[in-house]
Amino acid sequence: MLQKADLDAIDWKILRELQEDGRMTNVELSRRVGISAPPCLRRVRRLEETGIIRGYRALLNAPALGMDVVAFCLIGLKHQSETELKVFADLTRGWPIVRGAWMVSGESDFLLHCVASDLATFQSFVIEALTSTPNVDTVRTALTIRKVKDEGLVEIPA
Amino acid sequence: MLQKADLDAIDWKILRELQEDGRMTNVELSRRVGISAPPCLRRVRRLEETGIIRGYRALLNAPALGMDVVAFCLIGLKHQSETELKVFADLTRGWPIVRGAWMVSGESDFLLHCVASDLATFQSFVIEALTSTPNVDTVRTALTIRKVKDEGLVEIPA
DNA sequence: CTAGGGCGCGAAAGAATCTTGCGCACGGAA
DNA sequence: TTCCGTGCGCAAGATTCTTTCGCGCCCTAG
Repeated sequence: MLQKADLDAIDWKILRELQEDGRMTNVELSRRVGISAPPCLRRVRRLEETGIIRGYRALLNAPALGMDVVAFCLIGLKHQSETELKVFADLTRGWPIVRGAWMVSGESDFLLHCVASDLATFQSFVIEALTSTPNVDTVRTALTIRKVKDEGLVEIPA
Repeated sequence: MLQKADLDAIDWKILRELQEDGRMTNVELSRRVGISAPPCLRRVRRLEETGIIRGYRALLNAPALGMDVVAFCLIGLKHQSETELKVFADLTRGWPIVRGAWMVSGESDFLLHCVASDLATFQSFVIEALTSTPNVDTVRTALTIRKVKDEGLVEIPA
């Protein structure tokens, strides 16, 4: 697998540009990173094939689409055996309100990033889905008031 | 501003496809949503101009880029005046380790999504940046063990 | 009922981009 | 020095993008 060490300065520039604007044309990208289009496209393909670029996504405006509630849920389970963890992980994948989920260490076992159209829908989810799951012990929710920062996952050194 | 109600079934299909693959060519997109390319491109442009599509982003593989630590921090402040909240929000924007940040209600005031190259770097950040900030009262961290689910922000009805 | 306007689609053509093949330069190893 | 691998840039054909234009549909006012 391609590793960090195999990337040169141009690769990092490519990653930075595509993380900021994933739809940039290859011509524009090549101009910005200082090489011609063909080798630039070859580098992008290599980054995609080796999995360093996992994919591309349009970022949607949740409120404009009628999704007024964004919240995080911290879930504590009663039993944390590998089997039980996997069961809950699979459950999260089946809940459309859950847009992102991580297994975490600390006071909780899972952290869920949730989006819902309104508070009633979110509360129903918490009560009917989360709380009702047998192995769920604690549910702490944090409703987001405003998004403060939202950048790509990886900091690209200048 | 364009609202949810102004979107028809084809617009929703476009949003779903671009949320899954933001680099899809317009020809392929138009084929998938069942219209020809020109009106499809007009719809995409309209969704971009009205802010329903906020942008596009390449999704990077953090571990492959040497970012082995992904964590969330729940921050409680001593004082929550609008001024103090804004001060802390601005601070988060200046910390490269913080990739996403939300102001939240509940037991904490902010939730930070952090990515660092190693545990030592992350711990230094917590101690030297977070804990050292005068108005910071409590810092609870949750190190992620594995990512369970990572989809687009908005569920697109089928 | 009918005429007119607005809206969105599809076809076509020119412009831009993508993609491939090829030759060349540079750098390390025998 | 010579050979070889790597990566660049150039150029050409294929694909895609983008604009323009005309058509049909629906809604509404007369």
